[in-house]
Amino acid sequence: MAKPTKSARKTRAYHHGDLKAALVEHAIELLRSEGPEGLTLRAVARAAGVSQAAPYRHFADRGELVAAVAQEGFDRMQAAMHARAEQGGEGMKGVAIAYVEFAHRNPAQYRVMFGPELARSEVQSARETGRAVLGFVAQGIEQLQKAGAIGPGKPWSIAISTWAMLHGVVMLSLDGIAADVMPPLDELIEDATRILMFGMVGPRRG
Amino acid sequence: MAKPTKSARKTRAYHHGDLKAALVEHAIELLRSEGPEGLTLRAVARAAGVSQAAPYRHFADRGELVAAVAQEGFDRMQAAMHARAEQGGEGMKGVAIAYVEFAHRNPAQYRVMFGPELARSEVQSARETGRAVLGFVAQGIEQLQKAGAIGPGKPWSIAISTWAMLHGVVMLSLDGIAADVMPPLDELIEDATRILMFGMVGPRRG
DNA sequence: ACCTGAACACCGTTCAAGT
DNA sequence: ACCTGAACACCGTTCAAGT
Repeated sequence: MAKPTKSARKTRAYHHGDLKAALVEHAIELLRSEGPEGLTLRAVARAAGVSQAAPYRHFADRGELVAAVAQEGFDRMQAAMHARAEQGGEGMKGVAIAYVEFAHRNPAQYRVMFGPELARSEVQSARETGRAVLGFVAQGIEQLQKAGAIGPGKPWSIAISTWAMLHGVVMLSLDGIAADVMPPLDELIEDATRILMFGMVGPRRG
Repeated sequence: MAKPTKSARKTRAYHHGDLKAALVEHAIELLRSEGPEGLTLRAVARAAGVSQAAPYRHFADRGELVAAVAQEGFDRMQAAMHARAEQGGEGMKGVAIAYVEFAHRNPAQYRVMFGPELARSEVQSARETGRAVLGFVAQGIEQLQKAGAIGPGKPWSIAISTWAMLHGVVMLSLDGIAADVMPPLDELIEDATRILMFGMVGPRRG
């Protein structure tokens, strides 16, 4: 199902509807079913039942579509992390789990969100949203510092190190690198967050 | 200079020479001058002064060329890390610096080495070399454990966490994500390795 | 205002044919 | 044994033309 038939071309549904939003939706679907290399402007147009030139009425180029797809991902990811944080009790580990879980449920979209394509993108909004996620982590670190749970240090520097490890863990497991010696994901998250927590505390009573 | 002129096509230099090696060299050059998106089979063939079909005598497909480029990168990276490690005195931090420095001197090739393309590659040798680098880190961790410098734990799990953070730091800085709040690279490496070291030690005299 | 059809310059890949 | 030329099915992008 959800396979775009040729009859979709006849459906006048998108005609005066929101083609832009429809294109983003189809792009995410394609990403899910075909992977990153399936995200071509022409394929998205075909899925939406419009001509190959139609998307150019709504996006200046392929990069803008990619940015819109990333944007949608950042929004959902941020919501998932907030939800888990407000659920409470777990602290940083909960947010870390939310982060890694999002990546594993949306592997192709995650790659788009944190891939080189978007990083070099001219689209400002997407880059800003990406930084907002990092800001969220920095905020959490500041709160943990205030609560005395972790030691001092520049919150942004610690946030980047934290993000770096989460991103690295996600990439390794998504790519299946060293799969034969890779511990189960939850065990890996456990170890990684433990290292981060103790590392942040630092040599307190050394 | 090093700009492939049309006269290169007339040069019989590669004719019975090692076209395969020449293609890999030109691929790395292209990567350096044009970035990852410049690494096309046709462009490499043009740079080498042969027809677009010629590379297929030496590589089954684009993926095999990419794997060969990655292989060359892994070899050089491993050599750099070894050299730094045998230089002695710095411990893990020295190896970490060698890792990050290689990435910054060969940004496009680094992306190829640790990108999704190679991860999904069928080429066994490249994946094995990638794992060898990880094995090198695991080895270093075991030695540190034996020396009592860091606490206990599964070396592979710690190695993956360590690699994850280095990879993440590299990616963030190469992509220029959060560039406006990003601390200088050496400062970031300092913070990251400190977190890793103290994190590995764990709650010793807690 | 929004979309189509045809075109251009690129890809990766294949295959008959040349030396 | 190694390479070329031409072809096929794909891209992203542009532009005149249709409604």
